Amino acid sequence: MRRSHQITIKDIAKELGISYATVSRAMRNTHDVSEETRNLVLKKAKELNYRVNLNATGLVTNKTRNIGVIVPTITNYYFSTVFTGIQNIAYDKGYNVVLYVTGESTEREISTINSLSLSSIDGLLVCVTEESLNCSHLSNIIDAGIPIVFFDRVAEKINTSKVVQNDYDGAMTAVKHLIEQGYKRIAHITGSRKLSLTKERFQGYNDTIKKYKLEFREEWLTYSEFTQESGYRDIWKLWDYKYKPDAIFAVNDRKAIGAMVALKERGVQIGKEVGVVGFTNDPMASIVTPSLTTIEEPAFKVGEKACDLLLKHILKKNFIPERVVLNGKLFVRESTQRKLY
Amino acid sequence: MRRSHQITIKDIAKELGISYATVSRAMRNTHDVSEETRNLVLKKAKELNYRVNLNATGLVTNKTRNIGVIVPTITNYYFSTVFTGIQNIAYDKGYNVVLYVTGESTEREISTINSLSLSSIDGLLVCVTEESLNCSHLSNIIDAGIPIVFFDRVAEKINTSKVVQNDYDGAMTAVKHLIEQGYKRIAHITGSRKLSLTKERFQGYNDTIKKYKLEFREEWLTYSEFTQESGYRDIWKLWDYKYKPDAIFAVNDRKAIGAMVALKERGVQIGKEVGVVGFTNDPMASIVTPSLTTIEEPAFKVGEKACDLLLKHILKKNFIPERVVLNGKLFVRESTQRKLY
DNA sequence: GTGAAAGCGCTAACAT
DNA sequence: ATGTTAGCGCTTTCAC
Repeated sequence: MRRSHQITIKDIAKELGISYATVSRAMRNTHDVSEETRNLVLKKAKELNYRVNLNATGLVTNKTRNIGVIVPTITNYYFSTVFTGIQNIAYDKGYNVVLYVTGESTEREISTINSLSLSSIDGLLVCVTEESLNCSHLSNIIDAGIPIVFFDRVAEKINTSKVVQNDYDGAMTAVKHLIEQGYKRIAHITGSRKLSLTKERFQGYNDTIKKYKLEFREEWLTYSEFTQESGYRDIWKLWDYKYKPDAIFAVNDRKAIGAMVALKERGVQIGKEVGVVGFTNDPMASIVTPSLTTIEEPAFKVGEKACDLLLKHILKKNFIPERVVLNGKLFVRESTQRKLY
Repeated sequence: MRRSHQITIKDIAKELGISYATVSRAMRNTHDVSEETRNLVLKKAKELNYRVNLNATGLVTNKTRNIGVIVPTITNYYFSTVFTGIQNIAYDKGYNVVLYVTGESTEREISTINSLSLSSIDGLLVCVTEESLNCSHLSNIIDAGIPIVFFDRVAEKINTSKVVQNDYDGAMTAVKHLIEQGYKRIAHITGSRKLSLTKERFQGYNDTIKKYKLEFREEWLTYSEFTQESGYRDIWKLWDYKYKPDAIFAVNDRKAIGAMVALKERGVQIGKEVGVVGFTNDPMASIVTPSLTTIEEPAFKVGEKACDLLLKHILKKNFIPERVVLNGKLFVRESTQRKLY
């Protein structure tokens, strides 16, 4: 039941009449091998279409060239772009990327991580579903010697590198923009309150509201999922209240778009009556009508930077954890224009 | 430079005072081991937090539990959804999924595949960038005993399982719908002419046009990339001609949306003056204004089915290749309504 | 039902 | 600069 014979370094050694240790050395470009033999080996390897057996190398070196990535979902602009950034760096450095999608389920995140074969990855990139108090499934991994780097939704309690957006500043910029446009009763629809990302964005929102001495009502703050549907539902809920807001700051573009759909259904004129601003700069933001004002997140860069850091942790046992904070940028569009042209 | 000691079956064996071969057998639920020892082993394994070393098993069995997935891009609804379907099945069956994104570059596709360590995957799921005449990089893999299953954009020359949409029927349905709505001069903007997918959709388009004896002009058929930007550019090109179409059938929603953006810029009323129909049913289709009529592709199912088939190829050496064709469905929206409400 | 031992393909320490 | 050899953690004969 074996595969059609796999070419090994022994085959190369035999054909060349040298020891297979020398072949191994030549393949890995170790310096204590003569230029001549090296070329001979490389040529023969190509000729025989030799491919290294990573299980064998992995077994002896305890290094695979795999990294794992765990995300709540991949079917949106942000995560798929982050992944592309990760894969890009990994490809350059000769690493393979194993992707796990947990479907926003903490349970599945835990079971995925617990059943992870640690022998098959050198490190892990994770965006947690929810920051749980008990993150032993994550710290176990680190204890076992597999470095983790968090991005976007991070587990603050764990001391390792993290890559995040500048959530606080982004939120401030967004809300300040709304205020400058003349909106005064600003609601915030956001995601799970357990994440530092949502806390930071709320803080930026709240501080700005306070700074400008605007009204704040408890019911104008709604926590739900990160999806378009919940953005939609949030608005219907909000519009049941007596005191309606005149602007919405959404935690991301998906929710903002859901909100816009609901607003349209209720006959509210977006921009003119109610301003909407999102977060991400999903391509959808420029597609919707009216187009959506938003804070851009450098998704690709997040992925690249996170992968970069992980590789450093992998290569240098005691690499000192870094926290990288990437700045966003305001994109002003129609959804925050009082007068539509 | 070793990892903090990894728990092996030898540790379990020692603690239990039995041979490690027995532990191995117990772990894998082989029948020639007593119920009693088995439970003992399992309990101890859990206690010690044992995790199997896949490199070791892989080395001896020549099976990893990894499958590779190669896609041109992941940052859009279709591919990310297909992937989610793949990952779903893989997760259920205990397989890990290694994802490679080639960025629509044939060169990178080839180099990715050529540098693939065959020892680290049991099979491969691929959506080709372009169907090249020389697909030796792909057939090499199969020759080496690694099964491949194609999805969406397939290499027809290679005899293995394939999962595709019903492109011909979908195109016919789309064009027929346009005709029924009263559009008469239907253009087709599509992707690379090298793919069977585009050929089929063109064929469906062409046959329907002929069947209804509608005008066909060579310049109404444009080939470019699968992106929104090229859809946009296609329209500007088309509108330079004297004889303008009154409807657009786009090969996918991204191009259709690009087309809509261009049409709007040119002051053309979508629906009323020019009908637009896409292909995919990307969530964007229901977000744009006017909303986009489209043929839904069962992306999630494509992923599930493809993974399913691959697993069958992996498990059964001589599994007879299947060609699975999944039907789409027409979603009528505003972009093909003559009278906007 | 269980143990002993060979060996998967490779790296690394030790020889030469 | 190259050869010899032990061993990584596991599965799988072959004994008993």
